[in-house]
Amino acid sequence: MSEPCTPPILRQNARPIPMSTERKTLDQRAQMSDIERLRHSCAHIMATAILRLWPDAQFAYGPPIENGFYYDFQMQHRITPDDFEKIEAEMKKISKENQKFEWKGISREEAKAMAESGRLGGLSERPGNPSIFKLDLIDKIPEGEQISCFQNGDFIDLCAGPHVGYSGKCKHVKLTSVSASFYMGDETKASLQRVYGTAFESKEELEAHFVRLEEAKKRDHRKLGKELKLFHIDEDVGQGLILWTPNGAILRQELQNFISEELRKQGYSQVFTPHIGKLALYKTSGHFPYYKDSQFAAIVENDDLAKVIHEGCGCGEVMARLGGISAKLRQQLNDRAGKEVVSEENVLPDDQLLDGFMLKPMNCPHHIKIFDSQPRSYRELPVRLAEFGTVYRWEQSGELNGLTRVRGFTQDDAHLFCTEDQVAAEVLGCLSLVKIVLNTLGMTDYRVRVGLRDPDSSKFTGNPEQWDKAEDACRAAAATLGVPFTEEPGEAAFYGPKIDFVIKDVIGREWQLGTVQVDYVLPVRFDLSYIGSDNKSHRPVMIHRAHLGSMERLCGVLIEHFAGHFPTWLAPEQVRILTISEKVDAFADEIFAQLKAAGLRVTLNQDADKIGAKIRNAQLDKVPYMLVLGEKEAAAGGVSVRHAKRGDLGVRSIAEFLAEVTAEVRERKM
RNA sequence: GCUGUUGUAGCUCAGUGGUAGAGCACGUCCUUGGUAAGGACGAGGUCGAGGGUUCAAAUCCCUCCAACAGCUCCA
Repeated sequence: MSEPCTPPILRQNARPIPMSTERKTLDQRAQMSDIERLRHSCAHIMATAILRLWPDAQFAYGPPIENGFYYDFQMQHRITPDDFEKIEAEMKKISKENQKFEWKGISREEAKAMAESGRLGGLSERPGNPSIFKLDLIDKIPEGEQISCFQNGDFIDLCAGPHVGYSGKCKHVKLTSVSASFYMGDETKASLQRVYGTAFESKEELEAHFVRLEEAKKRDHRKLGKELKLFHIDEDVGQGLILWTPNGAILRQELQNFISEELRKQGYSQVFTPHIGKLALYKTSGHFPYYKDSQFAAIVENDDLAKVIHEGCGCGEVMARLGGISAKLRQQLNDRAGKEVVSEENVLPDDQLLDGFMLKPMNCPHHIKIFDSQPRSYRELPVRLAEFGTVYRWEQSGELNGLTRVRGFTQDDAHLFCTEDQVAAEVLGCLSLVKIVLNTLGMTDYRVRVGLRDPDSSKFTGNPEQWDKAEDACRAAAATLGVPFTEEPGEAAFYGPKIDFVIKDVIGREWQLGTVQVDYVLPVRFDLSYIGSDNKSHRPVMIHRAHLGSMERLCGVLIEHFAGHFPTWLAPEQVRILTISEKVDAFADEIFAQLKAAGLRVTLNQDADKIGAKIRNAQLDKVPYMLVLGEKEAAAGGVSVRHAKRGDLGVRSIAEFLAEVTAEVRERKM
């Protein structure tokens, strides 16, 4: 969702390169750290244990990963977590046996023979059960490279290593989960079972790892979202559709106000556009029908629907007629793009085409139409159109996750239309804005990824000079940020280079939030122009940018970042007044009115609970300020201040407290 | 979408074929207190939905829905 609206064409070319081509060299493998070596050996020990229990298992890949290891395999029995205990017990035995890990260099012929007999990746020869994955892996080893295997006990595996010396080292291991995976990560290949485990050098480290996981769970935004009543997802409304409850709405609104203020300072114009648009619009932009699978189904116009029903068309037919485009549009698009971007198969005769509406999957076509709604002069540029624009995308159900991966979300989106000479300055402006926002939110653990084109590839459109200029601009802009950045050739969108902000959250997961993308293609597809100082028509350049991805994802990441303890300016409830007894009710009412008048989000707890219970509840609700009011305070006309994280701050005058807190909110202090 | 796990009160969960449970939250009452839980009583459930097995199903079986973990994906 953080890619605001990369237009389509050539999706197949944009697919990630399959894992298999990123083969590590033997030298690279030898550089494994000690802990990776240990975990790699654990994977072999786990395979050994699984073979002892289920001798038919066929193993594929078993690498160390961050925090642990896994092994992929295929066999009759389906592993469930109930089997872990059994496997772990067997692994413990193998560790006690203190098997030596022995390296053996073998010839290609030997390797193949061992795989054919089922010996490779097995405890013994397994007639009639050749090691199919190992055979495939052997074929993938380049000619001339040393083929090697490792043996521990009876288990011989095709493996470049390295390993620990003896299995006795692998004592502190725990299996963590089981899942399905695909051979070589390829959806079309065999489905395998994958068992994950983790291992450490000492028992203490292993335990600490699980404590860390527990801590992370406590900050999970889905858990906190429920506890603090920030949002709700309802089965009857639909998966991945967020209902913002009052507390969450405050959080979101405060963020939005903050971003709006910054946008105004930077010369953006805010716009509003509807949630749907005609199919024809997305056909021009090229998003439909090429991204049909990740969009909500089109909404057919009533008249058209009546007509096709009259003709007796089935749903499939209706969808096909919606998905087609006219020969004329195809011609136009191909001409504008200067190459074949729309194939003939989607062309239908005009009288068979249906029109309809789409829930917008991105905001750019709408913004483009605003730009194009009047003639533009170079004097107006850059035109910066910003919108908190809600878009809808059909994410696969297994990919949905709380607020961070949803089907309807609001981007802090903007599109800049500028001259080619202005690109560098505008990119820089976008980045500095992101930086201001992230710094204010105290999110400093982030890195920047500059996606450049792969010069050898033909998948990128546009001329090389434009590209060089845009890439230089992006690179230079990233360098001024003072945060680590990487250049990733081949990672550009096909229509222009991009800069992504990747935030690391408390659990160490990385989230792509902001993105800035230079685009030379959509201006062509929509035939945009402006009048230059030479009184001739010129093509503007577009910059797509979303600082924070989406309000949903941002809030999700922020909830975990703050563990629910928001800074006062973001806190749904900023102050809670706690009375000690009914005797001070009138005084409390008065203080409450004063704070409210000052614009603070304040509540009053006059329940019959004891003060200890009231404090406890306020702490659990993570309210930053508690004002304890009793007869002492009423007599002195002051308030006892308690801060959720700093504890009892003593008595102050109401004026003093008000001045402090309102300043804290105004300045958006952390 | 794929594999696995889970679904019982608003929340967290117990309940292995025989009359639906606990704690918290909620309501009423008593208590009027000094920095993380005062007490009593009460209300609250078609056990995710639908089908099946059984004299009998929250419990066993099937299908669907949803959540979670991982995989794949993310314009």
